[in-house]
This record gives sequence, C-alpha cells and structure tokens, in this order.
Amino acid sequence: MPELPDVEIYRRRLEDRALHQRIDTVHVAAPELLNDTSRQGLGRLAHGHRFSLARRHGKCLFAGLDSGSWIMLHFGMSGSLAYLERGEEPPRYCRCLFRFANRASLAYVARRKLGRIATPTSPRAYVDAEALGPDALDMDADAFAASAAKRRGQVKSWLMDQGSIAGIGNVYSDEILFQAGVHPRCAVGELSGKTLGRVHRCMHTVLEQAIDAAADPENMPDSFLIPKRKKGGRCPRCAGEIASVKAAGRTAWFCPNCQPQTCSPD
DNA sequence: AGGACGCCCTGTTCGC
DNA sequence: TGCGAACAGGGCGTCC
Repeated sequence: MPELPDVEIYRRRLEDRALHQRIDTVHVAAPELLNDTSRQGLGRLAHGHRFSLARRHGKCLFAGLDSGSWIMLHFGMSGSLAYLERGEEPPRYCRCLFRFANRASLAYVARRKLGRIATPTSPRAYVDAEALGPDALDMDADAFAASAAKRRGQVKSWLMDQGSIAGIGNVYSDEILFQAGVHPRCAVGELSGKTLGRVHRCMHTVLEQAIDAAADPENMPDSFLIPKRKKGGRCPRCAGEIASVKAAGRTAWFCPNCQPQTCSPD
C-alpha cells in the first residue's frame, strides 16, 4: 500500500489534523520497530511537545516537533496512519500511539510489522544516511535522464530502486510503465530519449493523479491499470487480458498488447 | 552492478 | 469444505 501517493495522504492527514496539540503520552506496542531509540527515548523526545510540521521524502514521512526534533515513520508493506478523535479506539495492529492532551491521538498502524520508526536529526540527515535518491516528484526530465544513464538492468527495477528514485514501489511502477507503454522487463539502456521522456511525464501524472484520488484505487481514473492488477483483469485501453511476470523479485502486471516486449516504441 | 533468493511478519487467497 | 501452500503494495543481507 504505502508508496509515495499513500504516504503523501498520510502526510496531509498529519498536517491537517495532528499539528499543535500537546503530546501527552506515547504508547509503543511494538518496540522492535524502533530503529534507533527505545520506548523511553521516543517518549522523552515527544512528551510535552507538539507536532509542528510534516514532510515527506519518497515513502518516508517526517513529523517535525516544536522542539526541533524529528520522528520518521516508514510504513513497510501494510502500514498506515490514522487520526483518532477523542474517545475513538485505536485500530487493530496499532503499533505506536501518540496521545494528545486533548485526548485525540495519532495512530501508526503496521499489520505486518515491516515498518520502521526512527528519530533522525533532520529529514536531510536521514535521506543522506539511507542514501535515498531524489523524491520522484522532485525529479525533472534532466535528472531523470541522468539517473537512467547510470543504470543498467530492467526499467521496473530501476524505478523501484529507492537509491535512484525515492517513492515508487511495485504497484506504481506497474502503472507508470503501463501509461508509458513500456514492458516492465525492458532494459533501461534500450529506452530511446523520447520513450524516457514519456516515462518521466507518466511518472509525474500517475503519482499526481493517484494523490488526487487519495491513493484509493476506487477513485482512480478509468485509464488506470491499478484496479485491474489481478488474475483475469482487463486492460483499460485495449480490453485484452493483462498478464504478470516476475521482475525485480516481485509480480509485475502489464498488458502484453499495449506494452510489447520490444523496447522503445516511439 | 544487478538479479535471484531468503528472510522479516501476519493475514488472506488459492489450489488441490 | 478443509487444509496447507503461496502470496501480498517494502527492504535488507547474501551469493553469484
């Protein structure tokens, strides 16, 4: 679930609803998710302070506190972020709960415990330490082409590599390649400049449209492949049956008719 | 360097 | 129907 558009929705949720309320307690139900601190450490960091801003880089959400400290939330494969009004029960699999003095709270949920919480000195410091590439929405066509020029191997694998481009995972790489008409196993080096430009434009439009749809497949444009990504699904463009292959260790869904194996369809 | 793999964890879906 | 196997949208380490 949580790729760039999902995390952007969580960022906005935090920004719109959870700022400027005094943090009373922090309940960490799964301390193994704490990367660089302890229950006590996170509690000390947050207690008495307020979230004052929310930033995002790729799939990482950074919650800034009025003290200048930061809390990084990564959602793994099955995480989310919920804001709870006073009296609302924390959802199942809530692994970390920030309870505010006004009795509202912010819940970090991670069903499969594959997420991560850290306390970097700044988003920049975290991005540098983890060697993350630029955020996908911050990459212009030149930066995109420069990244491609350094990369060998399959295009899907490159799009999903957080060190090259931060924010794209299995689902959105499929969507971007579908919109661009490029086969997921096509080699990056085989893409013409024109095709690469199209992939870049599709990266932006797909991510922006997904954010507009609140990252909910049911709200996405009819032209999107995402809601069809399953066995028996039909291509929204040619109505043919979509197919899957293994690429970059994951299942890639694509339309064999609209995304031919031959690269550089201009 | 990049790809294939196993692993982390846990719930759902698939196939016999 | 019932069961275990395979799989799910992330990321890391290891080996080739």
